[in-house]
Amino acid sequence: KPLAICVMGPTASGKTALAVEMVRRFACDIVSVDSAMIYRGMDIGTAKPEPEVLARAPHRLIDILDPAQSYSAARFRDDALAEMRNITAAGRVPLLVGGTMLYFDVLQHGISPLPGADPKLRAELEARAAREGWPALHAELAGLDSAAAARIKPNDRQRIQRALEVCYIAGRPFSELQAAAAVETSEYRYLKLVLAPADRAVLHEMIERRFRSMMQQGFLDEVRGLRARGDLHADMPSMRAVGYRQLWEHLETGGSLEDAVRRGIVATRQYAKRQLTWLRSESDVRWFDSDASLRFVEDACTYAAPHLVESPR
RNA sequence: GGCCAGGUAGCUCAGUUGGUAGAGCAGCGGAUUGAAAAUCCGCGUGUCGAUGGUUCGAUUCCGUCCCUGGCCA
Repeated sequence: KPLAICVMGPTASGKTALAVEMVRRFACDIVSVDSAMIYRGMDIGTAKPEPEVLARAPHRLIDILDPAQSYSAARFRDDALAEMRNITAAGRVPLLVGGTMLYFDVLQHGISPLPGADPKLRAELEARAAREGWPALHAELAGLDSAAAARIKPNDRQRIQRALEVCYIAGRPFSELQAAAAVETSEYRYLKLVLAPADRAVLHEMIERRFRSMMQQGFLDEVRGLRARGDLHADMPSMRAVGYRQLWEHLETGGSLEDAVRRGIVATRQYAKRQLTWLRSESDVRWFDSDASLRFVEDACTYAAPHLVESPR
């Protein structure tokens, strides 16, 4: 099996810095594993690398979608594997870098073949939920798929909606279809590195510093521009992203900017915490204590070096 | 200096007709299969500003003091 390297970590932990250095030193190519950087025009708030950096260290799977569109874990798996095969065929190693842990998960462990999203059906379910409440739809799910209903909480609208959607389209229980193809061996073997500050307070500090720096770089103007298009809405996946959501709301309601920034920072911390929950359950990983000093970059390169070929020059 | 209103969880506050207290937010832990930067679940001991007094018992009532804000000098 060919090798792929994963650089995982919570937001603001220094993944890009390491990836750029690895690309400089080794024969590897970056595939972004990030559900927000896929969007064109969402640059500052997603901490997308600068154009000069991208020129030196190209990232695949960024800027592939318009913010009006939505993506999925299943599409990511297909897209990422296609890119990885190309990289491998060129005699190089795919370097998967990002913080979207569900994407890493489906890449490594596969995903069941299920019907895709159906916007019309989702809208109908949404409308019913507004009238009857999600617990009522959860009760309906219990009649169609008791196993799924037992696992999904009565207030978890997103999962209730998805489970009902699959049941209706497939005419079979969601949980049954999910279980069907649960096991799938990956065609790659993965060397996994996790970057994260050992001290949570350090992470929080890095998050706040970066968010404030985004504001200085014109994050608000970026959101203002997105909003001015007129075809984007606050409930689209792109505009629900951390930071974008809070700044959009500030522009919408005219509330205090400092308050919106504060809530954006809070949302980022909470997001990082959820990423860490995923990471703790990840097996066969090597953790690197990261902080602003970037000392971990050398350690991580040394760790990965035996598996890679040095780049010429 | 005088008067008034406050001082209760990291923050904003509720409450105890006297039996040592609870919400929201934050934080922490967890779940996670076509929206995942999403969505959801769980976790609340803190000298109730300090100190005396009354009381079987005070965070609660009374006195004094300290701090904060407002008004008046």
